[in-house]
Amino acid sequence: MTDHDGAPRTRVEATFNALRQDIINGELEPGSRLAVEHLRARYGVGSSTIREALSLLIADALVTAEGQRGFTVKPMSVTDLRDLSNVRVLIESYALTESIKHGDDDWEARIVAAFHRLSKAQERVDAGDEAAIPEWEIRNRAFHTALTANCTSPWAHHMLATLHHHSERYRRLALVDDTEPRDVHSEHEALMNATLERDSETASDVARDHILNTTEVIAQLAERTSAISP
Amino acid sequence: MTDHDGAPRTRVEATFNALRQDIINGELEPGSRLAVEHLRARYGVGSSTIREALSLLIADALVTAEGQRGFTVKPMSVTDLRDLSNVRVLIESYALTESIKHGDDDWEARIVAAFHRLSKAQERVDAGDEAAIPEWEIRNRAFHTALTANCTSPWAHHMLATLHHHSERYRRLALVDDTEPRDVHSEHEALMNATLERDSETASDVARDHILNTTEVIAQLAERTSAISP
DNA sequence: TCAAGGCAAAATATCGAGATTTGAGAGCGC
DNA sequence: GCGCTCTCAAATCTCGATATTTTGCCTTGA
Repeated sequence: MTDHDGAPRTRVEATFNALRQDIINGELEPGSRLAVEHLRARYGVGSSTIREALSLLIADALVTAEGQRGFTVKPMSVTDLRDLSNVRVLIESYALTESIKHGDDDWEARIVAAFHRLSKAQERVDAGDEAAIPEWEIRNRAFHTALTANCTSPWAHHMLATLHHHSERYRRLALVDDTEPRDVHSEHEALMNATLERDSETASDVARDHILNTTEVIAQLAERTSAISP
Repeated sequence: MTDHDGAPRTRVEATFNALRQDIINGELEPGSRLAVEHLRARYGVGSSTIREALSLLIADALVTAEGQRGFTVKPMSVTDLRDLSNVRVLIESYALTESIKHGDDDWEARIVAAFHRLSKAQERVDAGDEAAIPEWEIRNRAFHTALTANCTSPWAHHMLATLHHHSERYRRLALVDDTEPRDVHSEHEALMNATLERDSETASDVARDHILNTTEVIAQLAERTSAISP
């Protein structure tokens, strides 16, 4: 994977992080051209540095490049969202099953802890505290990561990380207008319980429904508001 | 994916292709450092161009980078091979099932054609013609691609492409010493027949066995000869 | 003998200037 | 009016020089 979390050590990494954030947050519009000269001014670095950061973003499939025609933000579409989610279900089920197989007490403890943190954030969000949403996002991600953490497959983790970035980009659409109230908290709880009971089949089923439910909420919202192309 | 087949339009693409080939063929040793200054001389381009090509190779996970410490050829190991193959089985089964679901007559025709071409190359290889091996590699790849071609998931194709590159890198180890004669031709034939009969369950099973058999042959060869680390 | 510190060589990372290509619009002929 | 070519500004791509960081080695002192 290309995770440059923690303090970035180089300008390329810092620019990479900034660009990724701006793409996921939609500040750089899906499908739009990424003119090097423009970005150079925006992020205050040289053109080679920009080009290198953009090349790294191709690894995450957030940017596409075509020879002599520059870089582009990867477009979004409902079709892409559904495809993305299907593949994510496939790999996440595998990772979850493997994780349960290799799980130990520490792993269980971290899941319980992550769920607790997520629940606290959930309470605040449910109470109408919009400022708590970014924190909820972080803890939601941490919870799902904790579940699959004991999967010993680097390849599965690598691909899940990429898919998660893209899911996050789509999920941002739904944050604005959350008209369809689902009991996300119960879904998470069911997922945790099945996992702790080492029932990988039930856990996979719950995870699948959880992912696909979220997908449909976003897909229908997108279709209703024409936020993105079909 | 980042496929720059067809005539490369820029020096970055040409260098990218050359580097990828050299890594897959093992000319750039797994785990070795990729010093920009050295590569600059080897491929006859500027340092920024080299850096950009290397950054693109990170997308394929053939190269890793660490801030201020340059680039490295991704190491090989038996553990990695097994992991890679397991994930490949997972996604390839999915792609195959989807492909069968959406298959049509043209798709079937292309599979039969690809199988025929592969069989011809197989005959030559079996007859001891070592010069035919590269062509066999190409046709083997084409055959497998034809099987999953009608899967409508760009994400599955994207990930399979990456995994195939890595599989190819490992397969090169087995080409030298093919002491364990398997009837690969029959396996391919069974795979084709199940696919044409639209029996996705059997097809997936055959594909799984085919991939894992190949994996074990290579893994055991590698362990025997200590070609790569465990 | 070994550890710590510091110097020098090598390598990485960064930049902006220049070469090359693209694409849009004016001008021209049909 | 329509299509073609030519021109030129804008953008991409490429390069090598420069700044910064790492790393190996040597000195120094306990």
